[in-house]
Amino acid sequence: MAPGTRRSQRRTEALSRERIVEAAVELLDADGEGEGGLTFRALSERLATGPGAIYWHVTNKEELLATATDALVAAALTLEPAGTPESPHDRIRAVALGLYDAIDDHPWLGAQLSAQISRSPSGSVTPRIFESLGRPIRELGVPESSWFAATSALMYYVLGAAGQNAANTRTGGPEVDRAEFLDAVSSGWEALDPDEYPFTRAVAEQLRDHDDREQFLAGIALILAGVTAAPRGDLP
Amino acid sequence: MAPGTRRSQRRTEALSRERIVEAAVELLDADGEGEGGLTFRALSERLATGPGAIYWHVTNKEELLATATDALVAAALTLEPAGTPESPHDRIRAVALGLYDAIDDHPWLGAQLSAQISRSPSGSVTPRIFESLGRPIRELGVPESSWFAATSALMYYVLGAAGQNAANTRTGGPEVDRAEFLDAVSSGWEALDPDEYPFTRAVAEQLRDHDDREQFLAGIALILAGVTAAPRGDLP
DNA sequence: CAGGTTTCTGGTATGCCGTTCCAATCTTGG
DNA sequence: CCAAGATTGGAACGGCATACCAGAAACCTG
Repeated sequence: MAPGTRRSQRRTEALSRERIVEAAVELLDADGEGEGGLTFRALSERLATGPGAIYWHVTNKEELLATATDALVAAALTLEPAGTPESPHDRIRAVALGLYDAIDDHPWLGAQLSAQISRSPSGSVTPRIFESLGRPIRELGVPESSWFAATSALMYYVLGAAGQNAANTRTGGPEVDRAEFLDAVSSGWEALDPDEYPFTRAVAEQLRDHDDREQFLAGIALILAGVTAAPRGDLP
Repeated sequence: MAPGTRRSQRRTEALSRERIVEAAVELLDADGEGEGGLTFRALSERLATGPGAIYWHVTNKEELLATATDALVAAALTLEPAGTPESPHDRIRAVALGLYDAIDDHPWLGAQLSAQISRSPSGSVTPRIFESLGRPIRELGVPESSWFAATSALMYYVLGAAGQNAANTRTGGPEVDRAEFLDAVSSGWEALDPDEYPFTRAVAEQLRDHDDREQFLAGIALILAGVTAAPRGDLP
Protein backbone atom coordinates (compact mmCIF):
# COMPACT_ATOMS: atom_id res chain seq x y z
CA MET A 1 0.00 0.00 0.00
CA ALA A 2 1.84 3.01 -1.22
CA PRO A 3 0.95 6.18 0.61
CA GLY A 4 -2.01 8.09 -0.78
CA THR A 5 -3.47 5.07 -2.49
CA ARG A 6 -6.46 4.29 -0.38
CA ARG A 7 -7.72 7.72 0.55
CA SER A 8 -9.96 7.81 -2.51
CA GLN A 9 -12.84 5.60 -1.47
CA ARG A 10 -14.36 4.37 1.70
CA ARG A 11 -15.94 1.33 0.12
CA THR A 12 -15.69 -0.06 -3.36
CA GLU A 13 -16.59 3.37 -4.64
CA ALA A 14 -17.67 6.55 -2.92
CA LEU A 15 -21.35 7.44 -3.07
CA SER A 16 -22.05 10.52 -5.13
CA ARG A 17 -24.93 12.36 -6.69
CA GLU A 18 -23.89 11.13 -10.12
CA ARG A 19 -23.71 7.51 -9.08
CA ILE A 20 -27.12 7.74 -7.48
CA VAL A 21 -28.70 9.32 -10.54
CA GLU A 22 -27.09 6.72 -12.75
CA ALA A 23 -28.44 3.88 -10.67
CA ALA A 24 -31.85 5.53 -10.57
CA VAL A 25 -31.96 5.65 -14.37
CA GLU A 26 -31.02 1.99 -14.55
CA LEU A 27 -33.78 1.06 -12.15
CA LEU A 28 -36.35 3.13 -14.02
CA ASP A 29 -35.30 1.61 -17.33
CA ALA A 30 -35.38 -1.90 -15.96
CA ASP A 31 -38.81 -2.27 -14.48
CA GLY A 32 -40.85 -0.68 -17.21
CA GLU A 33 -43.55 0.58 -14.90
CA GLY A 34 -42.47 4.18 -14.87
CA GLU A 35 -41.92 6.25 -11.78
CA GLY A 36 -43.06 3.40 -9.56
CA GLY A 37 -40.01 1.37 -10.56
CA LEU A 38 -37.75 3.67 -8.62
CA THR A 39 -37.75 3.01 -4.90
CA PHE A 40 -35.21 4.13 -2.35
CA ARG A 41 -35.05 0.61 -1.04
CA ALA A 42 -34.07 -0.88 -4.38
CA LEU A 43 -31.71 2.00 -4.87
CA SER A 44 -30.14 1.30 -1.49
CA GLU A 45 -29.64 -2.32 -2.32
CA ARG A 46 -28.14 -1.63 -5.71
CA LEU A 47 -25.73 0.86 -4.22
CA ALA A 48 -25.03 -1.39 -1.23
CA THR A 49 -25.97 1.22 1.31
CA GLY A 50 -28.96 2.46 3.31
CA PRO A 51 -31.65 4.98 2.46
CA GLY A 52 -30.13 7.53 4.82
CA ALA A 53 -26.94 7.74 2.82
CA ILE A 54 -28.88 8.45 -0.33
CA TYR A 55 -30.90 11.14 1.36
CA TRP A 56 -27.72 12.90 2.29
CA HIS A 57 -26.96 13.44 -1.40
CA VAL A 58 -30.48 13.92 -2.70
CA THR A 59 -33.34 15.91 -1.20
CA ASN A 60 -36.18 13.59 -2.14
CA LYS A 61 -37.56 11.42 -4.90
CA GLU A 62 -38.94 14.31 -6.88
CA GLU A 63 -35.56 15.98 -7.06
CA LEU A 64 -33.94 12.72 -8.02
CA LEU A 65 -36.37 12.25 -10.89
CA ALA A 66 -35.88 15.83 -11.98
CA THR A 67 -32.12 15.42 -12.02
CA ALA A 68 -32.30 12.19 -13.99
CA THR A 69 -34.71 13.73 -16.48
CA ASP A 70 -32.55 16.78 -16.97
CA ALA A 71 -29.42 14.72 -17.47
CA LEU A 72 -31.01 12.60 -20.19
CA VAL A 73 -32.56 15.55 -21.98
CA ALA A 74 -29.31 17.45 -21.91
CA ALA A 75 -27.52 14.44 -23.35
CA ALA A 76 -30.13 14.00 -26.06
CA LEU A 77 -30.01 17.64 -27.12
CA THR A 78 -26.28 18.23 -27.11
CA LEU A 79 -25.79 15.69 -29.86
CA GLU A 80 -26.16 18.55 -32.34
CA PRO A 81 -23.08 20.75 -31.89
CA ALA A 82 -24.82 23.89 -33.23
CA GLY A 83 -22.08 24.53 -35.78
CA THR A 84 -23.30 22.06 -38.38
CA PRO A 85 -24.48 23.39 -41.71
CA GLU A 86 -27.89 21.74 -41.54
CA SER A 87 -31.02 23.48 -42.72
CA PRO A 88 -33.50 24.64 -40.08
CA HIS A 89 -35.79 21.81 -41.10
CA ASP A 90 -33.02 19.31 -40.56
CA ARG A 91 -32.14 20.83 -37.24
CA ILE A 92 -35.72 20.58 -36.00
CA ARG A 93 -35.96 17.03 -37.20
CA ALA A 94 -32.70 16.19 -35.44
CA VAL A 95 -33.85 17.70 -32.15
CA ALA A 96 -37.22 16.02 -32.36
CA LEU A 97 -35.68 12.65 -33.15
CA GLY A 98 -33.18 13.10 -30.35
CA LEU A 99 -36.00 13.52 -27.88
CA TYR A 100 -37.94 10.73 -29.54
CA ASP A 101 -35.07 8.32 -29.19
CA ALA A 102 -34.36 9.36 -25.62
CA ILE A 103 -37.96 8.70 -24.65
CA ASP A 104 -37.84 5.49 -26.62
CA ASP A 105 -34.82 4.31 -24.66
CA HIS A 106 -36.27 5.47 -21.34
CA PRO A 107 -40.04 5.18 -21.59
CA TRP A 108 -40.62 6.81 -18.20
CA LEU A 109 -39.07 10.00 -19.60
CA GLY A 110 -42.21 11.05 -21.41
CA ALA A 111 -44.39 11.36 -18.35
CA GLN A 112 -41.56 12.90 -16.37
CA LEU A 113 -40.97 15.49 -19.05
CA SER A 114 -44.62 16.47 -19.17
CA ALA A 115 -44.85 16.66 -15.42
CA GLN A 116 -41.71 18.68 -15.12
CA ILE A 117 -42.48 21.14 -17.87
CA SER A 118 -45.75 22.03 -16.23
CA ARG A 119 -44.50 21.89 -12.65
CA SER A 120 -41.49 24.11 -13.11
CA PRO A 121 -41.23 25.76 -16.52
CA SER A 122 -38.36 27.82 -15.23
CA GLY A 123 -36.30 24.75 -14.53
CA SER A 124 -33.57 23.71 -16.88
CA VAL A 125 -35.50 21.20 -18.95
CA THR A 126 -38.12 23.44 -20.52
CA PRO A 127 -35.77 26.21 -21.69
CA ARG A 128 -33.40 23.63 -23.08
CA ILE A 129 -36.05 22.06 -25.30
CA PHE A 130 -37.62 25.38 -26.15
CA GLU A 131 -34.33 26.86 -27.23
CA SER A 132 -33.39 23.87 -29.33
CA LEU A 133 -36.68 23.90 -31.21
CA GLY A 134 -37.09 27.66 -31.33
CA ARG A 135 -33.76 28.66 -32.81
CA PRO A 136 -34.38 26.85 -36.13
CA ILE A 137 -37.94 28.16 -36.12
CA ARG A 138 -36.56 31.66 -36.07
CA GLU A 139 -34.15 30.86 -38.88
CA LEU A 140 -37.06 29.56 -40.89
CA GLY A 141 -38.21 33.13 -41.34
CA VAL A 142 -41.26 32.86 -39.14
CA PRO A 143 -42.36 36.37 -38.08
CA GLU A 144 -41.38 37.21 -34.54
CA SER A 145 -44.97 37.47 -33.33
CA SER A 146 -45.43 33.76 -34.08
CA TRP A 147 -42.24 32.47 -32.53
CA PHE A 148 -43.76 31.50 -29.27
CA ALA A 149 -46.88 29.93 -30.74
CA ALA A 150 -45.01 27.95 -33.36
CA THR A 151 -42.38 26.65 -30.97
CA SER A 152 -44.97 25.75 -28.36
CA ALA A 153 -47.02 23.82 -30.86
CA LEU A 154 -43.96 21.95 -32.00
CA MET A 155 -42.94 21.12 -28.46
CA TYR A 156 -46.38 19.89 -27.51
CA TYR A 157 -46.53 17.64 -30.54
CA VAL A 158 -43.06 16.23 -29.96
CA LEU A 159 -43.77 15.45 -26.33
CA GLY A 160 -47.18 13.99 -27.02
CA ALA A 161 -46.14 11.83 -29.93
CA ALA A 162 -42.84 10.69 -28.52
CA GLY A 163 -44.40 9.80 -25.18
CA GLN A 164 -47.15 7.84 -26.84
CA ASN A 165 -45.02 5.90 -29.27
CA ALA A 166 -42.35 5.16 -26.74
CA ALA A 167 -44.93 3.86 -24.35
CA ASN A 168 -46.13 1.52 -27.05
CA THR A 169 -42.67 0.20 -27.64
CA ARG A 170 -42.02 -0.61 -24.01
CA THR A 171 -44.75 -3.23 -23.97
CA GLY A 172 -42.47 -6.14 -24.52
CA GLY A 173 -39.42 -7.38 -26.32
CA PRO A 174 -37.52 -5.85 -29.16
CA GLU A 175 -39.39 -6.03 -32.43
CA VAL A 176 -41.67 -8.98 -32.59
CA ASP A 177 -44.01 -8.09 -29.76
CA ARG A 178 -44.42 -4.70 -31.32
CA ALA A 179 -46.06 -6.19 -34.39
CA GLU A 180 -48.29 -8.37 -32.25
CA PHE A 181 -49.22 -5.41 -30.15
CA LEU A 182 -50.19 -3.27 -33.14
CA ASP A 183 -52.07 -6.19 -34.56
CA ALA A 184 -54.06 -6.61 -31.38
CA VAL A 185 -54.94 -2.93 -31.16
CA SER A 186 -55.84 -2.84 -34.81
CA SER A 187 -58.13 -5.83 -34.38
CA GLY A 188 -59.70 -4.12 -31.41
CA TRP A 189 -60.45 -1.09 -33.52
CA GLU A 190 -61.91 -3.21 -36.28
CA ALA A 191 -64.26 -4.80 -33.79
CA LEU A 192 -65.84 -1.46 -32.86
CA ASP A 193 -69.42 -0.57 -33.61
CA PRO A 194 -69.61 0.37 -37.33
CA ASP A 195 -72.20 3.05 -36.68
CA GLU A 196 -70.34 4.80 -33.91
CA TYR A 197 -66.77 4.38 -35.09
CA PRO A 198 -66.66 4.36 -38.88
CA PHE A 199 -63.51 6.45 -39.09
CA THR A 200 -61.55 4.57 -36.47
CA ARG A 201 -62.45 1.31 -38.18
CA ALA A 202 -61.37 2.73 -41.51
CA VAL A 203 -57.88 3.56 -40.28
CA ALA A 204 -57.35 0.37 -38.30
CA GLU A 205 -55.40 -1.05 -41.20
CA GLN A 206 -53.15 2.02 -41.37
CA LEU A 207 -52.50 1.63 -37.68
CA ARG A 208 -51.41 -1.95 -38.20
CA ASP A 209 -48.94 -1.10 -40.93
CA HIS A 210 -47.57 2.25 -39.87
CA ASP A 211 -44.00 2.94 -38.84
CA ASP A 212 -43.74 4.96 -35.65
CA ARG A 213 -40.68 6.92 -36.54
CA GLU A 214 -41.84 7.72 -40.04
CA GLN A 215 -45.22 8.78 -38.73
CA PHE A 216 -43.59 10.94 -36.10
CA LEU A 217 -41.58 12.75 -38.76
CA ALA A 218 -44.67 13.12 -40.92
CA GLY A 219 -46.33 14.96 -38.07
CA ILE A 220 -43.33 17.25 -37.72
CA ALA A 221 -43.46 17.95 -41.45
CA LEU A 222 -47.16 18.70 -41.11
CA ILE A 223 -46.58 21.30 -38.43
CA LEU A 224 -43.64 22.83 -40.26
CA ALA A 225 -45.78 23.09 -43.37
CA GLY A 226 -48.37 24.92 -41.32
CA VAL A 227 -45.79 27.18 -39.77
CA THR A 228 -44.29 28.26 -43.06
CA ALA A 229 -47.54 28.33 -45.01
CA ALA A 230 -49.53 30.62 -42.74
CA PRO A 231 -47.22 33.24 -41.32
CA ARG A 232 -50.05 35.55 -40.33
CA GLY A 233 -51.41 35.56 -36.82
CA ASP A 234 -54.91 34.19 -37.11
CA LEU A 235 -57.00 31.69 -38.93
CA PRO A 236 -59.42 31.80 -41.87
CA MET B 1 -93.32 2.62 6.02
CA ALA B 2 -95.48 1.71 3.14
CA PRO B 3 -94.62 -1.66 1.64
CA GLY B 4 -91.97 -1.52 -1.04
CA THR B 5 -90.59 1.77 0.15
CA ARG B 6 -87.37 0.76 1.73
CA ARG B 7 -86.13 -1.87 -0.64
CA SER B 8 -84.34 0.80 -2.66
CA GLN B 9 -81.49 1.59 -0.32
CA ARG B 10 -79.78 -0.14 2.50
CA ARG B 11 -78.42 3.02 4.09
CA THR B 12 -78.83 6.70 3.31
CA GLU B 13 -77.92 5.80 -0.21
CA ALA B 14 -76.74 2.57 -1.77
CA LEU B 15 -73.11 2.33 -2.78
CA SER B 16 -72.67 2.01 -6.51
CA ARG B 17 -69.99 2.21 -9.13
CA GLU B 18 -71.32 5.60 -10.23
CA ARG B 19 -71.31 7.08 -6.76
CA ILE B 20 -67.77 5.87 -6.21
CA VAL B 21 -66.52 7.31 -9.48
CA GLU B 22 -68.26 10.58 -8.73
CA ALA B 23 -66.65 10.83 -5.32
CA ALA B 24 -63.29 9.91 -6.82
CA VAL B 25 -63.53 12.75 -9.32
CA GLU B 26 -64.38 15.17 -6.53
CA LEU B 27 -61.38 14.06 -4.53
CA LEU B 28 -59.07 14.32 -7.52
CA ASP B 29 -60.37 17.76 -8.35
CA ALA B 30 -60.07 18.96 -4.78
CA ASP B 31 -56.53 18.23 -3.85
CA GLY B 32 -54.80 19.43 -6.98
CA GLU B 33 -51.95 16.98 -6.71
CA GLY B 34 -53.12 14.62 -9.38
CA GLU B 35 -53.43 10.90 -8.95
CA GLY B 36 -51.98 11.08 -5.46
CA GLY B 37 -55.04 12.96 -4.25
CA LEU B 38 -57.17 9.88 -4.60
CA THR B 39 -56.80 7.42 -1.75
CA PHE B 40 -59.11 4.62 -0.79
CA ARG B 41 -59.03 5.87 2.76
CA ALA B 42 -60.31 9.32 1.86
CA LEU B 43 -62.79 7.69 -0.47
CA SER B 44 -64.01 5.42 2.32
CA GLU B 45 -64.48 8.35 4.65
CA ARG B 46 -66.31 10.47 2.11
CA LEU B 47 -68.65 7.60 1.30
CA ALA B 48 -69.00 6.62 4.97
CA THR B 49 -67.90 3.05 4.44
CA GLY B 50 -64.80 0.88 4.47
CA PRO B 51 -62.28 0.13 1.77
CA GLY B 52 -63.63 -3.37 1.34
CA ALA B 53 -67.02 -2.10 0.23
CA ILE B 54 -65.38 0.00 -2.45
CA TYR B 55 -63.26 -2.89 -3.64
CA TRP B 56 -66.37 -4.90 -4.21
CA HIS B 57 -67.52 -2.42 -6.85
CA VAL B 58 -64.13 -1.53 -8.30
CA THR B 59 -61.22 -3.81 -9.09
CA ASN B 60 -58.41 -1.45 -8.12
CA LYS B 61 -57.24 2.12 -8.26
CA GLU B 62 -56.16 1.89 -11.87
CA GLU B 63 -59.57 0.79 -12.99
CA LEU B 64 -61.19 3.49 -10.94
CA LEU B 65 -59.03 6.13 -12.59
CA ALA B 66 -59.74 4.67 -16.01
CA THR B 67 -63.47 4.76 -15.41
CA ALA B 68 -63.39 8.34 -14.17
CA THR B 69 -61.28 9.38 -17.15
CA ASP B 70 -63.56 7.71 -19.61
CA ALA B 71 -66.66 9.26 -18.08
CA LEU B 72 -65.26 12.77 -18.30
CA VAL B 73 -63.97 12.32 -21.83
CA ALA B 74 -67.28 10.92 -22.98
CA ALA B 75 -69.08 13.87 -21.44
CA ALA B 76 -66.70 16.33 -23.04
CA LEU B 77 -67.06 14.82 -26.49
CA THR B 78 -70.81 14.27 -26.61
CA LEU B 79 -71.45 17.98 -26.37
CA GLU B 80 -71.38 18.05 -30.16
CA PRO B 81 -74.47 16.15 -31.31
CA ALA B 82 -73.00 15.27 -34.72
CA GLY B 83 -75.98 16.70 -36.58
CA THR B 84 -74.88 20.30 -36.44
CA PRO B 85 -74.08 22.06 -39.69
CA GLU B 86 -70.61 23.14 -38.62
CA SER B 87 -67.67 23.07 -40.96
CA PRO B 88 -65.01 20.42 -40.40
CA HIS B 89 -62.70 23.11 -39.07
CA ASP B 90 -65.31 24.19 -36.56
CA ARG B 91 -65.95 20.61 -35.54
CA ILE B 92 -62.28 19.98 -34.87
CA ARG B 93 -62.00 23.18 -32.92
CA ALA B 94 -65.05 22.24 -30.88
CA VAL B 95 -63.71 18.79 -30.06
CA ALA B 96 -60.29 20.17 -29.18
CA LEU B 97 -61.77 22.85 -26.97
CA GLY B 98 -64.04 20.33 -25.33
CA LEU B 99 -61.05 18.27 -24.31
CA TYR B 100 -59.13 21.41 -23.39
CA ASP B 101 -61.88 22.57 -21.06
CA ALA B 102 -62.32 19.14 -19.54
CA ILE B 103 -58.63 18.98 -18.71
CA ASP B 104 -58.78 22.53 -17.50
CA ASP B 105 -61.59 21.66 -15.09
CA HIS B 106 -59.90 18.45 -13.97
CA PRO B 107 -56.15 18.99 -14.22
CA TRP B 108 -55.34 15.39 -13.36
CA LEU B 109 -57.09 14.34 -16.57
CA GLY B 110 -54.19 15.22 -18.80
CA ALA B 111 -51.74 12.78 -17.30
CA GLN B 112 -54.44 10.12 -16.99
CA LEU B 113 -55.36 10.50 -20.63
CA SER B 114 -51.77 10.12 -21.77
CA ALA B 115 -51.20 7.15 -19.54
CA GLN B 116 -54.39 5.48 -20.64
CA ILE B 117 -53.97 6.03 -24.34
CA SER B 118 -50.60 4.36 -24.27
CA ARG B 119 -51.51 1.66 -21.80
CA SER B 120 -54.62 0.44 -23.54
CA PRO B 121 -55.26 1.95 -26.96
CA SER B 122 -58.09 -0.47 -27.46
CA GLY B 123 -59.95 0.91 -24.50
CA SER B 124 -62.86 3.24 -24.97
CA VAL B 125 -61.02 6.52 -24.51
CA THR B 126 -58.66 6.37 -27.48
CA PRO B 127 -61.21 5.42 -30.12
CA ARG B 128 -63.59 8.05 -28.81
CA ILE B 129 -61.08 10.85 -29.25
CA PHE B 130 -59.72 9.44 -32.47
CA GLU B 131 -63.16 9.18 -34.01
CA SER B 132 -64.15 12.69 -32.96
CA LEU B 133 -61.06 14.22 -34.48
CA GLY B 134 -60.81 11.93 -37.46
CA ARG B 135 -64.30 12.29 -38.89
CA PRO B 136 -63.88 16.01 -39.65
CA ILE B 137 -60.38 15.32 -40.97
CA ARG B 138 -61.91 12.99 -43.51
CA GLU B 139 -64.53 15.57 -44.46
CA LEU B 140 -61.73 18.04 -45.01
CA GLY B 141 -60.79 16.16 -48.13
CA VAL B 142 -57.57 14.75 -46.78
CA PRO B 143 -56.50 11.75 -48.90
CA GLU B 144 -57.21 8.46 -47.20
CA SER B 145 -53.55 7.52 -46.97
CA SER B 146 -52.99 10.48 -44.65
CA TRP B 147 -55.99 9.98 -42.38
CA PHE B 148 -54.16 8.15 -39.70
CA ALA B 149 -51.11 10.41 -39.69
CA ALA B 150 -53.13 13.63 -39.68
CA THR B 151 -55.48 12.50 -36.94
CA SER B 152 -52.64 11.18 -34.81
CA ALA B 153 -50.72 14.42 -35.10
CA LEU B 154 -53.78 16.37 -34.12
CA MET B 155 -54.48 14.14 -31.15
CA TYR B 156 -50.92 14.32 -29.89
CA TYR B 157 -50.94 18.08 -30.10
CA VAL B 158 -54.28 18.42 -28.35
CA LEU B 159 -53.24 16.16 -25.51
CA GLY B 160 -49.85 17.75 -25.10
CA ALA B 161 -51.03 21.31 -25.20
CA ALA B 162 -54.17 20.84 -23.15
CA GLY B 163 -52.31 18.93 -20.48
CA GLN B 164 -49.62 21.55 -20.24
CA ASN B 165 -51.87 24.56 -20.12
CA ALA B 166 -54.28 23.00 -17.70
CA ALA B 167 -51.44 22.14 -15.42
CA ASN B 168 -50.41 25.76 -15.45
CA THR B 169 -53.87 26.88 -14.51
CA ARG B 170 -54.14 24.61 -11.54
CA THR B 171 -51.31 26.37 -9.74
CA GLY B 172 -53.54 28.55 -7.63
CA GLY B 173 -56.67 30.62 -7.54
CA PRO B 174 -58.91 31.71 -10.34
CA GLU B 175 -57.28 34.38 -12.49
CA VAL B 176 -54.89 36.50 -10.51
CA ASP B 177 -52.36 33.85 -9.61
CA ARG B 178 -52.20 32.89 -13.23
CA ALA B 179 -50.78 36.28 -14.20
CA GLU B 180 -48.29 36.12 -11.37
CA PHE B 181 -47.29 32.64 -12.39
CA LEU B 182 -46.68 33.61 -16.00
CA ASP B 183 -44.81 36.66 -14.83
CA ALA B 184 -42.53 34.58 -12.64
CA VAL B 185 -41.77 32.08 -15.40
CA SER B 186 -41.20 34.87 -17.88
CA SER B 187 -38.77 36.55 -15.52
CA GLY B 188 -37.02 33.24 -15.06
CA TRP B 189 -36.58 32.96 -18.80
CA GLU B 190 -35.27 36.49 -19.05
CA ALA B 191 -32.66 35.70 -16.45
CA LEU B 192 -31.16 32.91 -18.56
CA ASP B 193 -27.68 33.08 -20.04
CA PRO B 194 -27.85 35.33 -23.15
CA ASP B 195 -25.33 33.22 -25.01
CA GLU B 196 -26.99 29.90 -24.43
CA TYR B 197 -30.64 30.90 -24.54
CA PRO B 198 -31.10 33.81 -26.94
CA PHE B 199 -34.34 32.51 -28.40
CA THR B 200 -35.97 31.63 -25.11
CA ARG B 201 -35.12 35.06 -23.76
CA ALA B 202 -36.53 36.66 -26.88
CA VAL B 203 -39.93 35.04 -26.43
CA ALA B 204 -40.15 35.55 -22.69
CA GLU B 205 -42.30 38.61 -23.28
CA GLN B 206 -44.66 36.66 -25.53
CA LEU B 207 -44.98 34.04 -22.84
CA ARG B 208 -45.97 36.69 -20.32
CA ASP B 209 -48.70 38.16 -22.49
CA HIS B 210 -50.10 35.14 -24.26
CA ASP B 211 -53.59 33.76 -23.83
CA ASP B 212 -53.65 30.00 -23.35
CA ARG B 213 -56.85 29.32 -25.17
CA GLU B 214 -56.01 31.54 -28.11
CA GLN B 215 -52.58 29.98 -28.36
CA PHE B 216 -54.07 26.53 -28.22
CA LEU B 217 -56.37 27.33 -31.12
CA ALA B 218 -53.49 28.88 -33.04
CA GLY B 219 -51.67 25.57 -32.78
CA ILE B 220 -54.72 23.72 -34.07
CA ALA B 221 -54.93 26.16 -36.99
CA LEU B 222 -51.26 25.55 -37.67
CA ILE B 223 -51.72 21.82 -37.92
CA LEU B 224 -54.86 22.12 -40.01
CA ALA B 225 -53.00 24.43 -42.36
CA GLY B 226 -50.32 21.81 -42.69
CA VAL B 227 -52.86 19.06 -43.22
CA THR B 228 -54.69 20.82 -46.02
CA ALA B 229 -51.62 22.45 -47.58
CA ALA B 230 -49.53 19.36 -48.11
CA PRO B 231 -51.72 16.42 -49.02
CA ARG B 232 -48.82 14.48 -50.48
CA GLY B 233 -46.98 12.01 -48.36
CA ASP B 234 -43.56 13.50 -47.87
CA LEU B 235 -41.76 16.74 -47.36
CA PRO B 236 -39.76 19.16 -49.51
C1' DC C 1 -93.02 -16.39 5.82
C1' DA C 2 -88.77 -19.46 6.86
C1' DG C 3 -84.34 -20.60 5.44
C1' DG C 4 -80.63 -20.68 2.30
C1' DT C 5 -78.04 -18.18 -1.08
C1' DT C 6 -76.25 -14.25 -3.11
C1' DT C 7 -75.04 -9.50 -2.80
C1' DC C 8 -72.95 -6.14 -0.31
C1' DT C 9 -70.61 -4.07 3.70
C1' DG C 10 -66.87 -2.37 6.71
C1' DG C 11 -63.31 -3.41 9.81
C1' DT C 12 -58.77 -5.44 10.34
C1' DA C 13 -54.25 -7.08 8.64
C1' DT C 14 -50.21 -7.16 5.43
C1' DG C 15 -46.48 -5.55 3.01
C1' DC C 16 -44.31 -1.86 0.59
C1' DC C 17 -43.45 2.95 0.11
C1' DG C 18 -41.04 7.75 1.05
C1' DT C 19 -39.01 9.83 4.58
C1' DT C 20 -36.82 10.85 9.25
C1' DC C 21 -33.68 10.08 12.88
C1' DC C 22 -29.58 8.90 14.87
C1' DA C 23 -25.58 6.28 16.40
C1' DA C 24 -21.52 4.80 14.32
C1' DT C 25 -17.86 5.48 11.21
C1' DC C 26 -14.66 7.57 8.21
C1' DT C 27 -11.93 11.96 6.70
C1' DT C 28 -9.66 16.04 7.57
C1' DG C 29 -7.24 20.00 9.55
C1' DG C 30 -4.59 21.66 13.25
C1' DC D 1 -3.14 12.27 17.43
C1' DC D 2 -7.33 14.21 18.24
C1' DA D 3 -11.43 17.10 17.91
C1' DA D 4 -14.78 18.61 14.31
C1' DG D 5 -17.09 17.82 10.46
C1' DA D 6 -18.59 14.87 6.66
C1' DT D 7 -20.71 10.67 5.41
C1' DT D 8 -22.87 6.33 6.15
C1' DG D 9 -26.44 2.78 6.91
C1' DG D 10 -29.86 0.67 9.66
C1' DA D 11 -33.96 1.10 12.34
C1' DA D 12 -38.02 3.29 12.91
C1' DC D 13 -42.82 5.98 11.50
C1' DG D 14 -46.88 7.04 9.22
C1' DG D 15 -49.45 6.34 5.04
C1' DC D 16 -50.59 3.89 1.06
C1' DA D 17 -53.06 0.04 -2.00
C1' DT D 18 -54.78 -4.01 -1.36
C1' DA D 19 -56.35 -8.92 0.62
C1' DC D 20 -59.16 -11.04 3.72
C1' DC D 21 -63.18 -12.19 6.14
C1' DA D 22 -67.10 -12.23 9.38
C1' DG D 23 -71.37 -10.90 9.09
C1' DA D 24 -75.54 -7.84 7.70
C1' DA D 25 -78.90 -6.99 4.21
C1' DA D 26 -81.56 -8.24 0.22
C1' DC D 27 -83.38 -11.73 -2.68
C1' DC D 28 -85.07 -15.86 -4.00
C1' DT D 29 -87.66 -20.44 -3.45
C1' DG D 30 -90.70 -23.31 -1.31
